[in-house]
Order: sequence, then C-alpha cells, then structure tokens
Amino acid sequence: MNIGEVSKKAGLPAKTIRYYEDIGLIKPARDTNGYRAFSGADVHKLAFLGRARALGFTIEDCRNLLALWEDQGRASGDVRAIAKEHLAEIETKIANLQGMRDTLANLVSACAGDDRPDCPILNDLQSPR
Amino acid sequence: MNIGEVSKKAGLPAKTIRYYEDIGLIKPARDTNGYRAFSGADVHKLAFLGRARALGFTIEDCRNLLALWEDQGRASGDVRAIAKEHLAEIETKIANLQGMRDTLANLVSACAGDDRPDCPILNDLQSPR
DNA sequence: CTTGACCTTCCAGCAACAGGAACCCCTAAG
DNA sequence: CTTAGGGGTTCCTGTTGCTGGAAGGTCAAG
Repeated sequence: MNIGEVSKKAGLPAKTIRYYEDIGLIKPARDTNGYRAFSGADVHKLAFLGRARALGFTIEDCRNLLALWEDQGRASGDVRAIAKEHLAEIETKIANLQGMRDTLANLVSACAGDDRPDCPILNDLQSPR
Repeated sequence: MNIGEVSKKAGLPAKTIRYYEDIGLIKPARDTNGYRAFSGADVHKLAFLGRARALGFTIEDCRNLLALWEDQGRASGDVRAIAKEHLAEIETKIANLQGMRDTLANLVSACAGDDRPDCPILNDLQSPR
C-alpha cells in the first residue's frame, strides 16, 4: 500500500505519516522504487495513533501506549496510569480556560462595543479589579 | 530602571521582556552602557501585556489591544470584537477538551488498572465503540 | 513522448518563549 | 589592585506536532 491510500484509510495526512516514521512510531517497509510499502498492521497502528492523538495524548504518550498495546503481557495499570495523568492535565487546562472564559465573558458583556472610546475591557487590562 | 527590576514589577521573566522588545511590542530606551532603560510607561505596558496574555490573547491580539489602549480615539467596538472572537475560540477549546475528558474519564473508570493485560482503554483506541 | 498524479527528501516556519554559552559592566571587599 | 558576585548583553538552539513548499524521481495512460 502506498502512502496516499494509507492516508485515506487511517485518516491522517501523508505528511503526518512521514513524520511518524521520522520519529520512529512506525517502520513501514520500502519498495524497490523507494516508496513506502505499508502493511495492514501499519495502517492499524496509524489509526490507533490517530485516535490517541484525538484524545489529546502527547506523542510520547502515544509511543508508550503503542508499546503497551503491542505487549501482550502488559499490565492494564500501566495504561491506566498514563490515561489518568493525561486526564488530570486536561482537567487543569479546562479549569484554566474556564477562568479565562468567565473573566472575558464578563468584560465583553460590560463593554458597550460602540464608537465611543470608553472600554471596560481595556480598563481591566490596565488595572484589574 | 533595569530589566531585573522591571521583571519584578511587571511580573514577567526578563527573557519574555527581551522577546517582547524583539517583536516590537515595547521599545525601551538604552543607557550608554547598552542596558535597557525602562520608563514607567514601559512597565505599565508590560503589565498590560502580562494580563492580556494571562487571558489567553495571542501576541498579535496583544499588539492590537495595545494599540487600541494607546489610541485615545479608539472605538470600544474594536476592542470588544477582538475579545469576543477570542472568547469564542476559548469556548471551542473548552468544548473539545470536555469531549476528551468525558471519553477519558469513562475509559479510566472502566479499566481495572491491575496486573492483567485486559484493558478497555487500549480496546477503545484500537477500535472505538 | 508527454502529461499528470503519485511518490521521495530536505528545509523553513509556526507560537511564545526557555535554556545556555560567551561575554560585558559595576560595585564592594580583601 | 584584584577578585568575586550579581547584574546586564547578544546569539543560537530547542520545545510540540506538525504543515507548506521546492526540487526531483516514478509510473500508468493517451
């Protein structure tokens, strides 16, 4: 299978797939013409990676998850630990963003948004209350 | 005022302040010895930038907000437009993260997390349900 | 034989800095 | 006078996860 077809099947841009090979996440074979020759297992791995990335796992997390996935003797506790840690980071991010959102929403609703220069948003950035 | 003192007053790392000069957000004067000589206005601007960044505005947004802040004849509508746009982006991010969080929380709670290899998290990454 | 759709590698760039090297400046103490 | 320290300066590299583009090889069809 060439990269274009794999790209469609796995739902990842060809650029991304090349990148993943670059950093050692996958190791597709090569045809005599130099083209990458992907196996079904490669496609499967790429789809796995795509889903892990969609859940926000970092590349390094993905590398570890992939290794655990391929290790039949893994302990599910190892997987869970990675996911739990990641979950905590996401919750932190959400909390931060919610704080920003609340402040911003207040400011936006306090601002007339007309032609006059008076602006609560700038006032707050100048010296928050 | 030297950069160290400004760093404390504005609550920004010296590195960041140099960077902000680099990209043209501030233009501090220079002493004869080559040191940056910050004015009170510079400090004020940096604090403004720090707060805008803390609300998640991009550097380009900050550049625009700063210009509006300094423009006595601005229209508050322009400020509000920037803030509103940014608010929408934040809400999008929050929604995405919440989606990830929900999925992850489910998976984490479904996973025994012990020594056995069976793992709902990996199962889902392999083929989501 | 040429066109066009593939594929290849390599290089640059994004955001917003952080780390570190190599060096200059200034003051105070021994 | 020298030295130690704690400032400051520039410049280069690295971070994360790709994306865009240039320059060129390959392949099947018309």
